[in-house]
Amino acid sequence: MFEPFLKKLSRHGPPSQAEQAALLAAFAPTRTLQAGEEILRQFSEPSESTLLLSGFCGRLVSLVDGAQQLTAVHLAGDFVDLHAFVLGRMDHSVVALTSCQIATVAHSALRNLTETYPRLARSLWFLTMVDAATHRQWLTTLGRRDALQRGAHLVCELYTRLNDVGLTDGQKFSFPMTQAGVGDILCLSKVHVNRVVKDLRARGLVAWSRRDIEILDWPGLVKLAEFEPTYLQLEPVPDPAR
Amino acid sequence: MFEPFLKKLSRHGPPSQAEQAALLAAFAPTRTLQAGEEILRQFSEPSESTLLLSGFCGRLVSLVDGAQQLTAVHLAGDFVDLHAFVLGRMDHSVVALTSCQIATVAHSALRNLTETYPRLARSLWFLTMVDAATHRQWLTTLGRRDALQRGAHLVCELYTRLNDVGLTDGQKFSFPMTQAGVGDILCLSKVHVNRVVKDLRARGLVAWSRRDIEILDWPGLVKLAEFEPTYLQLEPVPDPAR
DNA sequence: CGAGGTCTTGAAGACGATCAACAAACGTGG
DNA sequence: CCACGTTTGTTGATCGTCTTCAAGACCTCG
Repeated sequence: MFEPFLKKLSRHGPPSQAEQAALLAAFAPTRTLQAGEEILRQFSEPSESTLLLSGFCGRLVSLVDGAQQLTAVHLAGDFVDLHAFVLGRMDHSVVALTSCQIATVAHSALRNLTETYPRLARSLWFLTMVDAATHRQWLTTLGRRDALQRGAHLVCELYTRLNDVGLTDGQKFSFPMTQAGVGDILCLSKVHVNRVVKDLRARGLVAWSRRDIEILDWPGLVKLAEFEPTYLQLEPVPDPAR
Repeated sequence: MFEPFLKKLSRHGPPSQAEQAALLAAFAPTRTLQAGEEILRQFSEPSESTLLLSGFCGRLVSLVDGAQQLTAVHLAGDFVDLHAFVLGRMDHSVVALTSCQIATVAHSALRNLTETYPRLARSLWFLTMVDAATHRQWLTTLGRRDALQRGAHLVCELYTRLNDVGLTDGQKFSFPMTQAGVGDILCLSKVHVNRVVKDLRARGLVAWSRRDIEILDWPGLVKLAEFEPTYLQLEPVPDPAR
């Protein structure tokens, strides 16, 4: 259940047995959340952090006038609000985009762990920095890619990240979000998301049904999206086309 | 010279005398850079990190086709590439936007420091998380604000951050960038930047000459930009464990 | 005082939003 | 298993914002 998380954590140098055991022991029993449930509210000051075990959730910044922007999407194995451990007040909310399974750790426990095991602290820091790098990539996506490229980039990123933690099924993966939800991610109207999906299908790049995405032409997608996965800090991902 | 940095660092709980002395001792002598010089190249694997002492620099993500996007602007006291300390390969370049004064620390020294002083590690981690929160704010700005609001938000953010480290002169501050440069930040063409600046002036919100910005109507700017500075984490964070 | 960079303004065009209507899929209860 | 209501997906038409192209004015610094 914690495998995806441990895999990500190991990327920055595998934790020792003691470190791993101490960390896992600190987690509270898992909970299950419905799609749409709020995990953390903007401006709150949480005393625990949340690890996502299954499903998708997102970070939502709300503006004064009620407009909202998703700033990140998280999947199984992601520490959804580790930054809350070092930051004081939350600058955004965290919401479940699909039904989710989560486990939490008290900040007091994290504090003890990180002061006892400096290398563990560094590994956790690393995870938050990958999030930051992903933010930067999204910034360039919003700034420099048109709607079609954004759609292709999302598919590339999701496939790569899911594949990394073993959550793909060949060239397929499950992505149970509505087109309106995708619009929140890509910052497009739901009407335009529909046209983008239609176009990606028409180009023979993906098969994107209600809840599943299948990669049909990985090189084509990568080229269209100008996908360059350095920012994800993964080991080289095997080419799904072979 | 290090005051702005120390002020930011202290926000997460002031470092002890020993911590502060050890940290400052690790910096190499300062260097001066010209506007346009590259501090770090995308995809490199640096062995030191850079602290900005004066001037402005930015983080630049380059796409395969040569398009570029500024993903962050840094000012005096900002640790420009602290994330390179925990991340492997750089996912972006760092360039001087104006002439800059910098100081560097070897990663090996940082590693020793953070393993000796876990609380110092936490303070540095905090700084990188403020950067991440700022990325999120920019994401919502690109996604949900129109050109005029983006301009107003940039002015609000710059004023607030510069004021925090004592680099404002009353309602004025120095911002020696061309309108084309501002366009790179706001993700607007230089033509449209010009129209935004003109509009902000016409509304009596700012006086924005070649190299200086003066705030004329702060409440008006804040309202237009929907500026909500929680993400900058300028309130001191209570640290119960100290 | 000349030259190159920067700022300013106009006009045309592209991209995506919004509005509106309808079709298809889902799920819930009878 | 079907009926019906709700959510989600699909398509067309119009509109607004920002881009691009083009040209001229203004600095600033050699």
